[in-house]
Amino acid sequence: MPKETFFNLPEEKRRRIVELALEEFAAHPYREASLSRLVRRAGIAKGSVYQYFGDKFDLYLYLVRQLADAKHRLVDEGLSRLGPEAGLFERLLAATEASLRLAEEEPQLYALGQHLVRETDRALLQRVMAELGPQADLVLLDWITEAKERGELRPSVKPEVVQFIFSAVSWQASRALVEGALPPEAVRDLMREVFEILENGVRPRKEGDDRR
Amino acid sequence: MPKETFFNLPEEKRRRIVELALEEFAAHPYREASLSRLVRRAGIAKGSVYQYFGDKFDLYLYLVRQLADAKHRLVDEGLSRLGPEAGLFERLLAATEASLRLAEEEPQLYALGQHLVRETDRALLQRVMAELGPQADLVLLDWITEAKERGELRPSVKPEVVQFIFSAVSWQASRALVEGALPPEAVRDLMREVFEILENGVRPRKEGDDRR
Amino acid sequence: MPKETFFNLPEEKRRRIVELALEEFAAHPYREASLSRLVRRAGIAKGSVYQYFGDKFDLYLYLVRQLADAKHRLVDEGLSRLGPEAGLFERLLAATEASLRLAEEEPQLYALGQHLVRETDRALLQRVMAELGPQADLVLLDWITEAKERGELRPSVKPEVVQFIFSAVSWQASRALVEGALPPEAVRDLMREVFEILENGVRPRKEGDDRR
Amino acid sequence: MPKETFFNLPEEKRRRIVELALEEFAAHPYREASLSRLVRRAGIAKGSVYQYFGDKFDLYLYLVRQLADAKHRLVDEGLSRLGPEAGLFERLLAATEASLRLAEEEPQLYALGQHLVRETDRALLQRVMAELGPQADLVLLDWITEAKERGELRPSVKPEVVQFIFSAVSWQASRALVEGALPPEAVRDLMREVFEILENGVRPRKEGDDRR
DNA sequence: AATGAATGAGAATTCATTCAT
DNA sequence: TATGAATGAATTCTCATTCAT
Repeated sequence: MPKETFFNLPEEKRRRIVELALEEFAAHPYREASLSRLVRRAGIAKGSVYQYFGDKFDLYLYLVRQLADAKHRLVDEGLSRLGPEAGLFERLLAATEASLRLAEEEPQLYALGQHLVRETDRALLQRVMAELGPQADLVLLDWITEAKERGELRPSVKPEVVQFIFSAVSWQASRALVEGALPPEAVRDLMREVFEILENGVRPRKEGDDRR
Repeated sequence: MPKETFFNLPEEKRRRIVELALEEFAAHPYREASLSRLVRRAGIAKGSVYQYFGDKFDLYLYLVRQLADAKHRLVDEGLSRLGPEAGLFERLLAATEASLRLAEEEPQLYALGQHLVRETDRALLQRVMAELGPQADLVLLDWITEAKERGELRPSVKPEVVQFIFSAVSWQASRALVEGALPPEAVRDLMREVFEILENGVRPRKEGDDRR
Repeated sequence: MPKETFFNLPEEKRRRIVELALEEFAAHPYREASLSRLVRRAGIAKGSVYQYFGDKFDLYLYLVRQLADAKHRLVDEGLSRLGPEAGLFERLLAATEASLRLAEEEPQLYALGQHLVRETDRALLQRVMAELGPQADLVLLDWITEAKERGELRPSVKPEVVQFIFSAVSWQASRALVEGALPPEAVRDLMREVFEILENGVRPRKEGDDRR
Repeated sequence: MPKETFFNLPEEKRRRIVELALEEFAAHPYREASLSRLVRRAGIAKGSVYQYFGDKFDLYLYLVRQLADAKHRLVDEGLSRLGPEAGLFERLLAATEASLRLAEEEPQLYALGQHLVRETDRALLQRVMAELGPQADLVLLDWITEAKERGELRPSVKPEVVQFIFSAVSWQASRALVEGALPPEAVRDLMREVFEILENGVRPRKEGDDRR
């Protein structure tokens, strides 16, 4: 958590520091992100970083929190437009849309998230998770379970499997997006087609259910 | 490529070096893998590494090649059991199985692969690709296209979309595997269920095709 | 260019660092000059050098600039004592005198210059030249050409040849000086005699010009 | 001095080693010349160098001796064509010609000589000189003194000064040659013009001698 | 509250030389 | 006599963090 000094900073200065820190952690994975480079570009003293934040990790965590907040806000926004009786795939599309908007509106935060998600330093990840609390994946599982109860899914389909597929394709889509392999519009179309296949794949059969 | 010196090494010693190097690159991404640490653990002189390999990258590449070979071997093995007329999902299952066996049989190589696949250093990736030749993703697309021609897929389903989904779930499965989130057996089951959903999702409809 | 940090250093400390760095680069050619040795002798941390200068070359360049400045200052001083109508050899003597005074007043800088002038690393030389701007050799050629136009030289004497001789003897004199083969006073006398021979050698003949 | 083993080597192999060693020391100053690189290119074992020569310096010295021999041979050849009554500048031209031929016929040896002459490592130079015996500069001084006695030079001209000028221009010419700044033919022409100026500069005056 | 100089461990890499086989 | 693996000190450079001012 940032120290008090950080919040006492003039708005302007604080914003510039956050912005440049974000650039740094968006451009490099944690280990390679360099505070030296950051302070050089920000034109602030080395020591100042330690006046504002406990250490490198503390600063990083602050940015990760910004990401979590932004994501949360966009998802909430997207879902609030849906009625409470919206179908599962409507919801998934809305969630996907929220991600895409995050990528478009906050590309730096989004890029930081991509690095985080690729992070291999177990200790680091644990520390991040410990601070960030449980992820919102449970919501997703709830949706699926409810959809199954409403009869949108075949009885034989396990919610965890659907969740797994959704996570996987979302992840991969994010990746394509942040690497510039696909523009947002193409990702939108792609995901629509993916969901159509999934929808077909999980929908109850006409007569009876599964054979196997 | 390793230098001759390396291959002239006593079997025993060579194996230990490879093993420890593998541990190093399995435990850390390229940038963070440390030759200093490696030699310390291996109890050899700093200079020796450079007797065996041109540089850090050369050593890395050697290990990546081992990975590529192992993977190739397992995939071939798996596919050779299938008749040439095997269906798409039989093939995908076989490919998945090959990955799982790799993870089981060569966990270190597998972990190294996970780091490679998460690598963000473009220059490094390019150098690896330049040395390794084209990846086998095209085969996958061929399988799907042929399956479509054989009528296993609805006409409205785009092969690229199917490939995207398959890649995504494979990737995610690998990840779960290497992070120890799921044991191989669980991944096997999971993927089987995933494929069942997908198969259902892409299979031609009874009467006519899509509504939309 | 040195970093700000360097100029913020206490005068005393800065002077000691420059002095020791100069000793290092005066005693060894660029490649063999060792920052490690420097910091050891200066009793400062390895990292400090990089707080002050961008890298080894940056430090080197700083010293080379000192040399260029000192030389420039002495040459200007020497020439300013001459009237604008001074003869060629008066000018050459003044330039020589400037070099001698440099060697006497700043022997370390002078020695560094000797290393620079012996440098065989083309890339290094190019970088130095790129940073230092064009050398003043052209001035010399101008002097000679003008002297020829004023009739101080025979028409058949090519300015480039005179320049060549002057450069050669200057170079050799520098060398003798820095190697301690001759004391400055002996070099002064030597050059005076050299110039007398040259003056005789290029002066117009009484009747007509050359025989050949 | 090379060890016996070296001379026991098959002619062919010995020649290749010398050739490649020469390339190495012609391309780099002593410190930067690398035995590692040499043996790599020569395809011989690291240890072999130490079977043939005491150490790096011993090998170097062997090559320097080759240079001294070649030079000596060419100078002798050139001078033997001159009658014993040849004038000073005929002799100097012949000596120059010998250098030029060395540069043309043994460019590698010549390049090695250029590095030697630029060498700044005092200890190294001393060791070389200690092994090589006194240089042949004395001969040059003898020529000049004799020429003066024959009346080719003004009484007021000191032989050492003439020697100094000759050494200087020769040195500079060598440099231009080895750096490729001038082709041999241009150097030949240049030196001829230089000598004409010098000859004029030292020749006795018509009436009496010097004024000053 | 801000500064920025100091630190020293750590990184990759090269090298001449030794010595057991 | 030849080999070539082993050595370890040396090199330049980067980094997060500390602390006196």
